[in-house]
Amino acid sequence: MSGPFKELTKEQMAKVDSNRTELTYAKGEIICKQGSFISNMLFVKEGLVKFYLETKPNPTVISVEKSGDFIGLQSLFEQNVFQYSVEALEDTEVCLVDSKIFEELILENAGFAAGIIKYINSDMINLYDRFQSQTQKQINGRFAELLLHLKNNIYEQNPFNLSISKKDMADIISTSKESVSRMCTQLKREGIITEKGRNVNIIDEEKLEQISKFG
Amino acid sequence: MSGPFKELTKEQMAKVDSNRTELTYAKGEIICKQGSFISNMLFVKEGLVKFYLETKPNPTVISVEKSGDFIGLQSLFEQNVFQYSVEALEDTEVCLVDSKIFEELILENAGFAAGIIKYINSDMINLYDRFQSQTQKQINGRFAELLLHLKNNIYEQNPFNLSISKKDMADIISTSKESVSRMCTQLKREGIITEKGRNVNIIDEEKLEQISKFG
DNA sequence: ATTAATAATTGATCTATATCAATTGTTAAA
DNA sequence: TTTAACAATTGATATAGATCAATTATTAAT
Repeated sequence: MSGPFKELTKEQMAKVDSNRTELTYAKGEIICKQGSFISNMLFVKEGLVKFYLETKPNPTVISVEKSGDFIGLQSLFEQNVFQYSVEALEDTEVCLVDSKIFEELILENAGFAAGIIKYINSDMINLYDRFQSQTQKQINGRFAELLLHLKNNIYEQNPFNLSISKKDMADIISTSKESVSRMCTQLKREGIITEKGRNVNIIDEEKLEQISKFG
Repeated sequence: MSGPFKELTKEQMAKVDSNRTELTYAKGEIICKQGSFISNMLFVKEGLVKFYLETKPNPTVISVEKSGDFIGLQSLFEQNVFQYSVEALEDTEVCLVDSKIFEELILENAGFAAGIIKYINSDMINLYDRFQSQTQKQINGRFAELLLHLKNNIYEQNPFNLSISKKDMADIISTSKESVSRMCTQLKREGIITEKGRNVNIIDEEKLEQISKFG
């Protein structure tokens, strides 16, 4: 297991192990719903998930995360409900640990607490980044940024197979699916990417980075 | 002092007291600059400050906070630089505590650690809210929301004197100063607010809330 | 395989809001 | 008090991107 758990003693780790469950969610299933009561902290072991706020007519996507991410940390100690919904974008394995146990561990192991603080802070810093993109960049810049993010951080390979729909991509960068379609067409026309079926290949990364920064 | 500090023992509080300084910043002064090295955690004792990211041509305003807020928590343990800049919007008193001491306190007092986690989480939840506004509402909705926020959370009285400029307001809701002007004119024409000089009076709060929600 | 359902594309139009430009009002400095 | 610097208003224009509508692909179900 990752990060903060390395700080735990053998006994504490045993306590975690005897109070955890694992669940699998199929693509499209809701892992947790904003506003529902929290009884577990969740940890994404495998898969891909989307954090979002329940807004109409479209969701407000906070982040897209793959294995290694916690769900629910923002509700530690104070809030007793989920602050966001999380949906599985691919089949996803989740590990659940009882919230009370989790809070106890923080109170009895300062190193673990520090690890959790680091974790929450890195989520926060990522959100600053996203906040900046959303408020300062226009959609071609945001779309280029998304493609690079998918390649570098999500799929971690260059020609990659999209596991998410154009509508998902539109929601992530807060635009319409039509606009995403148009931008794809344009990038293909300019020879910056190719696309066959769900396979996307970034040909001119330099150019894409330019668009991401200044577009 | 507030929140997390109540968790400290007498000796720990003494440690804080002997390692803290207080500073006063005049309106317009920069309290910390994004990217500069952190050596202290800051706490706003009195005044009004603006958290923002250094973006051109306009700053990306993360939040506006008055007394009772921490500056720098996001850099605990890991990041050694400020993740944002902070500017005094009014004359502001700040209390500084050495970062190392602060981290030591977290490691030796779990209650304090939990308090800090609560604090960071509430910042995060506020940012979700703002993220949602910025990505889902259009500017008349965002402006109405800002006016209500100023009344309810910043000045905490109804006819209130604006200590910030229209340009500041524009930056907060990511629009142009011209648009802010126009929205003011419109709200005045509709009898929802009045404005003489820097004094703003919210006449029809119901209506303003409507605009904030659905505008 | 055929139908049905869903996703993606493309074009045409419309609108919110930025930008530019010209005035006017207000604060600060000489 | 007068000038200078800055902040706010208002109108005119331009444009990014949404929405609507029609068509074509693609996937899933019978």
